[in-house]
Amino acid sequence: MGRAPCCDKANVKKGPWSPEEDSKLKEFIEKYGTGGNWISLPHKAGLKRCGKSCRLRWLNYLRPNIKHGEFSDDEDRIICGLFASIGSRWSIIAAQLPGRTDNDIKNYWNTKLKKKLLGIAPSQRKSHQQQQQRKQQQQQLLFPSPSSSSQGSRYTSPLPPLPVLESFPKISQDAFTIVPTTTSSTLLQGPSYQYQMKESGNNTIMFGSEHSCSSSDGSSTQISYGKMDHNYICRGGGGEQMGFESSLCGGGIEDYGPSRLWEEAPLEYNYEEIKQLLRGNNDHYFY
DNA sequence: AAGTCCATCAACCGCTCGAGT
DNA sequence: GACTCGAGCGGTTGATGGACT
Repeated sequence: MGRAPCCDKANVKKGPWSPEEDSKLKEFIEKYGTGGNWISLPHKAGLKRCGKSCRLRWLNYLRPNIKHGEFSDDEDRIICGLFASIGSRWSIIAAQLPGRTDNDIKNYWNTKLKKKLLGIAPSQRKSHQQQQQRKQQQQQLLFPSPSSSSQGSRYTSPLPPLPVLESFPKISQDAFTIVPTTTSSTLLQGPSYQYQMKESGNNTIMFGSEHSCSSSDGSSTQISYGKMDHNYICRGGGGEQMGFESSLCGGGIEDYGPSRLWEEAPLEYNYEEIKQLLRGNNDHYFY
């Protein structure tokens, strides 16, 4: 049994939004809010649009404080760091970049940042032959085939799988509170964060790039999460309680120091790591 | 000047998840 | 527990404009 469509597609306008539609939607939401129901909103606002379309338009374009334009190096760094750690969880990444939307970041990653990391300059016009070569090159870099890697490719040894990522896709954005932290090195070495993972009940588990993790009740599992030599460590054991595989948590592991990826690493080093990830088997890591 | 190719980004589509019944 | 429905997410598509031939 297929599911019912969310709206009557025959009577719904598609394609680019007109300024009139924009102002209608904006005025309505500013006046009445979304009412927690996007499906009925277009009808109430007098728009011939699907509720999903309205939601997307509002979130990605009309919402106040949306930032458009170039991404800064700091933003690049955050995107790279988070991508390396949690993969293409664009909404989580967007939550760390005020004013940026997940769609924006996703587009930016796919069109520019990924190429930047691979050393392919964006917007360079080349001859047809060069373009073909470039296409092949990009394909090789991203998805090296066994045959090509056996021909002396540098990309023969993808990084080992990151076990914690097995569980990450099941964690929704709402499960996190991500708290920027200030350390003596923050200004010099980029932002640092703690992830607070909400559990049912009052138990809050904190994990993130700061490795002195604690829980709200002082007794629950403490997990230090960071990308350091591709190990994920926790203290005190009990990882099973929060649904992580027990193998992730050896317990009683010493503090390894700040995450190389998010705190110590200069931008170029981050890129190197991401490049490695890109060259490896992406599917294995991120999906 | 016209045609073609390509990069970019807004928008769409299909899926999953969670809440409500 | 099974089902329905809406919200949200991530991958993909398509329109557009600029660069190049």
